[in-house]
Amino acid sequence: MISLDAQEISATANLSARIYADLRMKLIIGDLRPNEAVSIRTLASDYNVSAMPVREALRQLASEEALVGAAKKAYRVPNLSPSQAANLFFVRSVLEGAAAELAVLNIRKGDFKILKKFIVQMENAWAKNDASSFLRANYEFHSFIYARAGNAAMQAIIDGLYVRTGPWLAHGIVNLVKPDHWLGEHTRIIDALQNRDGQKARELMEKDAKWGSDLYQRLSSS
Amino acid sequence: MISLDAQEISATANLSARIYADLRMKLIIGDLRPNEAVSIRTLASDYNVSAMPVREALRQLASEEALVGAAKKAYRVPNLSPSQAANLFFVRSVLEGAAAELAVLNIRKGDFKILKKFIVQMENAWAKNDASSFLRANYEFHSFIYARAGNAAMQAIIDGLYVRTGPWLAHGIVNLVKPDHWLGEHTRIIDALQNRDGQKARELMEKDAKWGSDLYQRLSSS
DNA sequence: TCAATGCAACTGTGATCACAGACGTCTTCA
DNA sequence: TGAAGACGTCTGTGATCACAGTTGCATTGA
Repeated sequence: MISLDAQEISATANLSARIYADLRMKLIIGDLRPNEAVSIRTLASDYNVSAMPVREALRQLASEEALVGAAKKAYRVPNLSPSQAANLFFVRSVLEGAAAELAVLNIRKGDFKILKKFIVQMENAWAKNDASSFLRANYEFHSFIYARAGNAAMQAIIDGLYVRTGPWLAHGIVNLVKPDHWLGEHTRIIDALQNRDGQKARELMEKDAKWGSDLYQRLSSS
Repeated sequence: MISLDAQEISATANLSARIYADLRMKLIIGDLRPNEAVSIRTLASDYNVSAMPVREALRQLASEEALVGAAKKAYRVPNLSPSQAANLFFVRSVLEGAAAELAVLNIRKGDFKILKKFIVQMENAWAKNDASSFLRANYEFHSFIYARAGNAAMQAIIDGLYVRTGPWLAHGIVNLVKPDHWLGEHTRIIDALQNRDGQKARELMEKDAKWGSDLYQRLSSS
């Protein structure tokens, strides 16, 4: 049985919303893998609720293409084609680039310590081959920055992209030898933010968002 | 009773999906107005189905913030605050700008006649004060272009933005004297696409996406 | 031994019911 | 005449059941 009263899940009165949020995070950090089946009744049993809230959560995820569902067949985590993955990373680079440029205007002095903490977490997770923790720290690093853009709509949209690329990234990381440049542009992004250099922050963020695409290149050529 | 077997709605086996698509278009063209209540049982009766498919459609729309729902209260069309509207139009300008730049690479010779047809439709609708038709033609013009970017993920995300700005635009248009520049940058965008000038297409599209923001300026200052 | 067939256990989907909280109106009392 | 309280109606939400189509395994036949 999966408990839903974790602190991180907002205490909405709604069962559906909590299951939805929980599954979303599982997708972001790669706890659900491409092509994995998720069934309404199984999840309902895991969460110890009826099928009702689960089916609504799954339908929502399917509508934002975080899951795929065919008629009378189990929902599945999508198996992204090369072009689909490239498309997602392209949108991410466009939006995260714009967000980083805006974030320069709102970033606060104490934020940099937090951002550096996420980098340390990524480093530790990478050393332990812990893909989930690595992806979570990576997400939190990026998420923290584009939250500082002060545009809630943009923030939600980028979140949706992480949900969709998460399983695919996790698959790539575990099936791959360590890339030498796992840090991406993260440290340089912090520098640009500290220097309030919006143009530079944008460029670096656009480049970093393509890190996932690089991963794919190595995957498909190996 | 509202019929769902219109040609435009894809013949998915799913009732929920068809109701979802129908409501989405109603939002895009402003058939549902800000703050309007939409109730599960009322819609179920209108569509002549049970509450089940409707509640799933409404929940989906709420999850993408095309509707808002409080506990035990009817779902409502959101009444956007000035900053929320500005945020949406900003994201639209970023994404549609990038899409227009890509569209230059894929646009076909016969496309321009279609695009000009949409402009004529906008002109006619404007002359008849038909806000729904105006918004539909405007949506189809833009939609046609960003579909040509060849990025399905980006296309779906921009679609979602039109769903959210639709009711607000309709409200602005009907409560406003005609702006003199209703055409926006549409004709110039066609020129840029024809000249395969990606940079220009991007600039014009970014500017045009802010047309809605202009509308708001006039609204709030009147 | 292998392939074809059938059955059993799964899948999502729609309908229906029970429930609790919100809202508005109408009545009643001061 | 006014305000306060109660009741009926409407809201979304969760649970449960029936149904039909899919899948995969086991059995049976050649």
